[in-house]
Amino acid sequence: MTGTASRPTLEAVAERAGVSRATVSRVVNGGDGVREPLAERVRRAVEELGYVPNQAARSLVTRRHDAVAVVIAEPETRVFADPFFALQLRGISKELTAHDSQLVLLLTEGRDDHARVGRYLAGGHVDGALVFSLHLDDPLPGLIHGAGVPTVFGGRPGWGDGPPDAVPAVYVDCDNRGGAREAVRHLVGLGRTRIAHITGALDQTSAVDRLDGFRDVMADAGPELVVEGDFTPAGGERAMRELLERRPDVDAVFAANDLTAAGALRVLREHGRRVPEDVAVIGFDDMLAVAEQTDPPLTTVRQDIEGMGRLMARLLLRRIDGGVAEPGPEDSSGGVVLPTALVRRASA
Amino acid sequence: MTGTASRPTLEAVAERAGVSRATVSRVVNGGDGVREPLAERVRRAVEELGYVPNQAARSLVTRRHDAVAVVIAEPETRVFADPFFALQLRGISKELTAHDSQLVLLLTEGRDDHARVGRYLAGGHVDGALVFSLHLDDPLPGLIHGAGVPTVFGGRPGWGDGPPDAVPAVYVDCDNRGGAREAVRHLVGLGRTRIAHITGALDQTSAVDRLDGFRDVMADAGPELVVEGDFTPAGGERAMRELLERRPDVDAVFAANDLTAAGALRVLREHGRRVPEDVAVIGFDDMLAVAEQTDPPLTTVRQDIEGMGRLMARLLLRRIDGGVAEPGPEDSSGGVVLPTALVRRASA
DNA sequence: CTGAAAGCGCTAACAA
DNA sequence: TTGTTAGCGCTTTCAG
Repeated sequence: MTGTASRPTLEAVAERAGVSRATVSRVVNGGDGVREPLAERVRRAVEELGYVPNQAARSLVTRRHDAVAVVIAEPETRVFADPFFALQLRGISKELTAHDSQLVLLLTEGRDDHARVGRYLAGGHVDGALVFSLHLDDPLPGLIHGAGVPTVFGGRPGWGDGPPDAVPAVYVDCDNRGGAREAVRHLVGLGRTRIAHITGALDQTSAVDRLDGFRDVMADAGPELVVEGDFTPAGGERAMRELLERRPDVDAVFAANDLTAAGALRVLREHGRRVPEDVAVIGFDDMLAVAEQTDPPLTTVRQDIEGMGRLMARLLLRRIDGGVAEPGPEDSSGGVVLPTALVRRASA
Repeated sequence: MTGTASRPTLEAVAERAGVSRATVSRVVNGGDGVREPLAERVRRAVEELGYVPNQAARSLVTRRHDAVAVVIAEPETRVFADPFFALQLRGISKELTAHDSQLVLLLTEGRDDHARVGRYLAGGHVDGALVFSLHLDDPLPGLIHGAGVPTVFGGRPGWGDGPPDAVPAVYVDCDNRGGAREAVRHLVGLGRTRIAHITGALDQTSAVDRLDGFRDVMADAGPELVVEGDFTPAGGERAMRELLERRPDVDAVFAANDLTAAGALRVLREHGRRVPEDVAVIGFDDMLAVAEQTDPPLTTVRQDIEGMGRLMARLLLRRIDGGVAEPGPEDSSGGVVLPTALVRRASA
């Protein structure tokens, strides 16, 4: 079977099986009301001809696509240094596969791409969208809403607690604030008193929430103990350097994620500070590829990233299957927040 | 514009502009033979109605999908610990976007998934496929070939130098063997004499080629200097431990990739060996997130991963546009092999 | 240069 | 239970 030879159609199968197209269609789609001997004949014809339904024709009439868009709106190169997205993707992929749905990946690299994504979503190519890594000023939510496509967000969207109008946004997030609190409390329990925080990119809610968690516990921490980072190792290095300058007596650092912590660790070593003896360090994410590889291995806040991906996909599929109007039991509240857990290793 | 309200059709636009559907179609698709005043009227109608063509209907008649499948066949969790795929994906995404093509991601986790992928590809959902990380015993090439879809492979496929029959497979790879040679020669130039190699997963051609490169230079190396790894940090650790046991006098290690090298580095430190004084270490890939973060930073062989992704996409699009039968200038040879470059950091 | 009309392959009423 | 018959929205000859 070489080349571009046109695939067999329903019609061909029907002819071969000696039945009508409708009957073949029924068998192909679950074969409910077809008597066994006939159904069997159809199945054999399908087999012999190597028939595969033409999705375009099917979509045209059903208005279903069995495809979901995954939009990753990360203008920085961060997406690709950070295993975070890969893990979510895996969770999503598993869930979609189980549901016979395809994953259309939309990577955006900047402003211009947003329009393209909006157009794609509006074009009715997919049944729904999973959207990640929104930034506060992102025009995407508006575009998506305008496209009228069922959507689930990864991470709490940044427009306060609801989208522009009354429809509650569905999202999945981890308990950033609670996790941060637990991390900082652990540091306090270690007897540390000059605890600093290197934030993530503050145009993302996850970074803001983690900072809030830090402040919940360290309400009286001086402003010089909070340095802005950007979720990258380089940002972590920069911030750590500044921190050591501002407060040479710092004895603990809570970093907004593991990558940031890894950068901080390097600067601390460079400055001859021992970890955890002189400075205790805690990260966030429990990205194994990072947290287990640092020296010393990183104490960090674990979140179930792959699980979040799965859950997002599940919520979306439920919305799609049930129709946009009917929220399921899990998403009635708008957002689902998953718990975190402190993982102790050597760094704190 | 809320809800699932049905999108405007060509017909609606035609009516609004006071022309026929055919004319609207012409304008929407480049507007070749339409006189300006009319074309303008159509464009305005499109704008006002927010018309977006229905891809399913279009595909049904054109048999084009403007979509490409990216198949990543990595049963292990490796895909997700390794930024490698993310980088390729970015390159691919950029190129496809520029060509107005969509990226459908097919992740496979095992045998069962292969059938699903084969079915999908055969189903005529996409115009072509980009396939990665094939293993030697992989049934995928056969399925893909049977599906009759234009395909470009990432990495030299493992079936010798050609696919089952005469059609030469198109692939993009880096010069694994040459890069390995350069790395090992560098070690030799450093005066090292007991140079070991930790291989990658030997069911992949990249690992085999790198091993061959090692042997090209170290033809007389004892078999105990070659230990099998699997491209993961854990594999690197295991291999390094075994190596130290077999040959405590080892003074250099060429690891099959950066992740492996990172694992080896950790074991060396654990054993009190100084790098590079006691043991020089070189990796492969120049994955910045890894190579720059190790202690000491890793000397490694760079390959332009994102560039490979772009090139793969470009070759595929050319095949699609030109028809399967007409190989372009770049792919006439079957495979394209990109050069590598040694990047010196502190570890060797 | 523009319009009319014929499908692309499939599903879903509706009849039989 | 099975077959007949309309389209889904679009492109593309073919006339005009």
